Amino acid sequence: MLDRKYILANVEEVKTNCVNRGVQCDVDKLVDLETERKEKDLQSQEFNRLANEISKKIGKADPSERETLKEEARSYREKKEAAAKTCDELDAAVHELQLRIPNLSHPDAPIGKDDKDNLEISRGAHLPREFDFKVEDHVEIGERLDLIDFEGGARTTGSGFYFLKNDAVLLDMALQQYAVTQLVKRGFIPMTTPDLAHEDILEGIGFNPRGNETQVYSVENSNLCLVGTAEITLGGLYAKQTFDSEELPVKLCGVSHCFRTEAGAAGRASKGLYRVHQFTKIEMFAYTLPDQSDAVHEELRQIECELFDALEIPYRVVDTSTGDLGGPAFRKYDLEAWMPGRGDAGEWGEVTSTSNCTDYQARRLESRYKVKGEKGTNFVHTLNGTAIACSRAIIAILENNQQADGSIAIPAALHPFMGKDKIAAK
RNA sequence: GGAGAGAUGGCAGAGUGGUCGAAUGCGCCGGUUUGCUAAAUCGGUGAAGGUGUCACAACUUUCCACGGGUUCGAAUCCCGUUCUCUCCGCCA
Repeated sequence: MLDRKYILANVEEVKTNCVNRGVQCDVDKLVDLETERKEKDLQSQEFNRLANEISKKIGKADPSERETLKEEARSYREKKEAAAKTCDELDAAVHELQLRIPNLSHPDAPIGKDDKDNLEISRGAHLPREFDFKVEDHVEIGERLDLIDFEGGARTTGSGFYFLKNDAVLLDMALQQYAVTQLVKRGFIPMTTPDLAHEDILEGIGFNPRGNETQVYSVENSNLCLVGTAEITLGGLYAKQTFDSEELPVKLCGVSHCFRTEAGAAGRASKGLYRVHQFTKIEMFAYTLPDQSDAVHEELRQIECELFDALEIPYRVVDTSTGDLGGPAFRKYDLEAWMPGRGDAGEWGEVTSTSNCTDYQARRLESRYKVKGEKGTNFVHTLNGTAIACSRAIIAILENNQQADGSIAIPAALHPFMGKDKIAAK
């Protein structure tokens, strides 16, 4: 959410940004309604002040005058109520419009319509392999080596769910251990997090928990939703809290399950583990001062690169175009891993994503910081980044590391956690 | 799940329906004093919004868990919710 004052003071910039983001917002209407709201707010305050003034007199007043004064105060209160009611209605309307306005965009973010306009900025340390045998995709590998049971998932829970089996379980857990270990080394506080969260937290982070297009599962007869990422809970953790500026940046590493309905995704490339309704993810999250967020964003990107380099997975990094940023991100980098089994001859597939959301989420969630000795508080900046999304990392490892003999080589970084250096052929 | 107690400023802890944004203590910031430190002493010290100012200042509204209600007026009275603590039960 953008600051209303900022919107009013920078109407043209905000409008242009909406166009670049490909989002339809009625900025003019917001400006009109907000202007009107401020007037009503002023009126309401003035009536309230007058009423308070009289009320204060009543206690000391001569009993004979009390009834008159009471009547006077009552009439002011009524006027105040009327103005306040209008003000509240306008406020709700403004808020609705305000929520739809996306964050501003980093000046260096490529301007474009969708993911085709994303700008490749670098490649990982490892190049895609040349295979001298026929490559299998991860679904075929998973079946041949008895690693993944999609049919069982569909039977018990539905299409898009799966059981991991045998060495895939060890691999899944090794990836988690590896990621957490690496992040702890880099000063992140490890946390396991709730897999459900209140709707208002989802909204604060920028998810829409309701509606046909929602990506979110919600629990009946409650205001709880299954989280789509630990970003939600880690971001909600400090809602309505105030940091001391000295303790920032705070860097957290969250382990959670992620649940996504993938509504509207039917028909998109979604074979096997690529687009599933549940997976496990190690997420990085940071709260920073405004002037730290750019640097921390680069740091998160760097960590993602290091993790995937250590996993020996070929990838490229893209700077996400304005049209593909989503609402809360000011700038976003994606790592796309090479997946030899995708498409006809392999394709890049998104495995991580890191966003600098500046104060967009913090404003909704009311996460602030205070500088010692300075008056008042400001909103923090929030950033998030995927360390490892297990399902997609597993795809990349199975497909890139398949061997001519049918086995799967396990990257050296995972040996200590996996307890073996390969998944043997059957 | 049952019974009871509670929720007040950074913390601890008062609070009679009007003089309470809230005593007092601690902490914190600044001054004085003092070889240094400590102690003593004086002053200041919450947040969000609005009007206003070049910027201050000044003024003002709201906030004593949250949401309602009573009242001219609520931290204080009434109702609901949430959370915390203690005891009992159950349980991984």
